[in-house]
Amino acid sequence: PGKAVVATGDVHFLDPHEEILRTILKHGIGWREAFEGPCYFRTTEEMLQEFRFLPPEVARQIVIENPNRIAERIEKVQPVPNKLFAPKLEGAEEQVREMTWRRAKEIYGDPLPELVQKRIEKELNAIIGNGYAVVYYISHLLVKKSHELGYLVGSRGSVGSSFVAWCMGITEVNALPPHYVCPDCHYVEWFADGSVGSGYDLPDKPCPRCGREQLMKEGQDIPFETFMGFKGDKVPDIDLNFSGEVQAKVQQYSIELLGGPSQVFKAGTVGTIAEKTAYGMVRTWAEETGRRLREAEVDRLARGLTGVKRTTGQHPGGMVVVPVGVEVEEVTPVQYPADDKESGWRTTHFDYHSFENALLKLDILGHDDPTMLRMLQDLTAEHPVPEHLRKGLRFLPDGRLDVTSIPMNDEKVLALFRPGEGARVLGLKEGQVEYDLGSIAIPEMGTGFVRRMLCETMPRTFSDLVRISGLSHGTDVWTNNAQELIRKGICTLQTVIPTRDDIMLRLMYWGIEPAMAFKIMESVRKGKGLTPEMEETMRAAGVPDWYIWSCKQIKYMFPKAHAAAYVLSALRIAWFKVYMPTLFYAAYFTVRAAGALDADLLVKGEAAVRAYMEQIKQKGKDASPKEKEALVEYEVVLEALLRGIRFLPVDLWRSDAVRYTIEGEKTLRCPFISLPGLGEAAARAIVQAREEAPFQSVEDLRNRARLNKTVMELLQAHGCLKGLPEGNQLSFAL
DNA sequence: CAGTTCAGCAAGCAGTC
DNA sequence: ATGACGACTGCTTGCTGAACTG
Ligand SMILES: Nc1nc2c(ncn2[C@H]2C[C@H](O)[C@@H](COP(=O)(O)OP(=O)(O)OP(=O)(O)O)O2)c(=O)[nH]1
Ligand SMILES: [Mg+2]
Ligand SMILES: [Zn+2]
Repeated sequence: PGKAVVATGDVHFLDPHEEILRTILKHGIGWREAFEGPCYFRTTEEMLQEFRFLPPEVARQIVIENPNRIAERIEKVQPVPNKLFAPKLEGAEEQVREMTWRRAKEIYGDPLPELVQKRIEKELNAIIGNGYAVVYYISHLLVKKSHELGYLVGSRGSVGSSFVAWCMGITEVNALPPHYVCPDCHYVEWFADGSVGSGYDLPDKPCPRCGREQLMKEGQDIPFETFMGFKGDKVPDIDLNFSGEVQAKVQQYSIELLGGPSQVFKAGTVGTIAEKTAYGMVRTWAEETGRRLREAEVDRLARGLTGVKRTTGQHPGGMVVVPVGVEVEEVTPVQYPADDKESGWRTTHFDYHSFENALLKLDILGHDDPTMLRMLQDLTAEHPVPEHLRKGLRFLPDGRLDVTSIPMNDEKVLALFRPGEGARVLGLKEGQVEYDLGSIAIPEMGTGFVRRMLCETMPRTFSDLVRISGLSHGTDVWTNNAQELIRKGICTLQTVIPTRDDIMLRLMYWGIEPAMAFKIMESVRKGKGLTPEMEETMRAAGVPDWYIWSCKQIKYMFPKAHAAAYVLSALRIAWFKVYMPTLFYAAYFTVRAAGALDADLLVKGEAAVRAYMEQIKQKGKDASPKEKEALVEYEVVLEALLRGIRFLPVDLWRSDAVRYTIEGEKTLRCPFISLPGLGEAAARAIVQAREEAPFQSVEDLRNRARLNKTVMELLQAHGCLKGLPEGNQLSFAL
């Protein structure tokens, strides 16, 4: 028998009145003249009407009967299964157990203190029982890989709540209660009564048992359940921060380790028309078709366009693992990002959150801190840490500072985050920098918002900074929430909700069932507020009104592990800002400020920089995003200048392609890339050509580095070509 | 030699942690 | 100055100048 004919409506929108949206869309992507019938979703009656030129029984057949026959033959399908496909790898469970117990005993002794023993047992049960052994083990290998490449890995995310993760080197955050521990004789001293917020805040002291000069201090006091819940009712990922210089390599390595390109994929993303594009499209359409629309009509049409799929892309770091023996298509189709076969990556067709309960993800993210710390560490080879600062620090065999030995309780470093003292620590006079604070250019601590918070809260310790880190991230965590509670005298910095763990723990303390406390924490941290049942439970338990209100305000909230990890990394960087400023600014301008600076302005010095900043400030909110970014970076430049740092112009013979290099005391040489318009490719080409042979002439430079007219003019204007003959004398000789 | 394609650069935007 | 979550990756677009093509 022949194939069934089925009538379809070529549906692109639901109702006829939405046709205008499709018209605007087609206009927006330049699909101007193509003819289309009105493609709304027709009712059965309308479909029959469309086919009235056929005999009625034929029309009924193709509109009603055939479609139903096909539909009946399709069994019930669930596109994405809701069971977890946990990855498998021979020996992974044993590796996790072995590495954890070995490392724990190495530090805490054998037999282990009961607290440690119990914690590991609980965690291993959950980790292995829920199928996480493989991703723990692989994460360990990824960290190892990065270390081999010479880059530290930044800790990130909720996995820092896992002490097993600490034992395996997946996180530097130690989730145990604050404690001293002697790695030599295994003396341990716990502070489990809440008297100390963080092990890093304990005063330094020698081992009372064996006399070791300095005890280890650890413990951020974090419950494991923030990571995995109580009954495996949460499928978390493992997050790691890698330097951008190795991120792609590590992602590739994860594919290799977990079964190859048939089992590991980058998570895909779906790019849609969002607000700005929608408004742009509506306005352009109105303009080009000579319509004048009321604002309300523009709003209405723009809202109608948002959410329409435009392209596909790559997740910033998520590598999704399909167990060997399972086909990825059981969970999601696979594709290329933006359908680009040359991309080098294959991505999941569905986005991560649509299958997060089915497949595990390793989030191999990029972060500037590891890049900064690598550069700073490297710079200590040529610019060694001065003698008077070396006490308590460790050094690598080649003499570079081991940045992981930087202390977390250095008074001067902590003073950066308090107004007045911050500026003094930097050697600045009162009023020279805003709020007399030292936190600009310290990651996540230097924005205007955080600086004002610092002024109000005056942190003294690592644990204060962890609270501030939590409070300064997420909408309505500080403003319209904790800040008000503190101002009204209802709370202090020590009693507001700083991180999501605090919610679960305090609700349990108030007598709420762990499972419910966990559910409330998850709901609140995702900005979903409280269901009536949750609120009811809280009131019944006697949770104060302000606490319930505070929970409802929160739109997003860090886990404590993440806050601790970020403060740890920030303080390492801050140590350089205090003690080795030239190195610090060299690394900062290289890594963080790359695109925003202009060597022409840098070399002109303070007055010119101030004038430029003033110019941008005048523009207020009319300043472009680029200018706003520049304002941020030039504030750091200004601080550097005030601390006596000088900038030397780009020099054809001395400049690096992309790095600010140190040329003598407090002096930075601008890199080629600091000339706007001269990009990374050109910068690297110049340096490569220079290394092959000295430039004979302007022409020689242009030919060998394959520079275009624009770049040559830039170099000329900046004075880089001074003293270089125009033509190539050798070529004249020929 | 005009027209087309391509690489490099920057900006705008979106998505995600 | 306001009020403010911060920081990251990647896709598209527009522009420029140079290389390629017929
Ligand atoms: N500032 C800021 N940081 C975020 C945001 N979303 C995520 N992060 C940071 C903090 C998170 O702990 C970290 C990892 O993100 P994840 O999506 O993996 O969440 P997290 O690990 O906290 O919980 P999980 O157990 O994986 O569900 O990235 C955000 O909206 N703002
Ligand atoms: Mg996570
Ligand atoms: Zn000891």
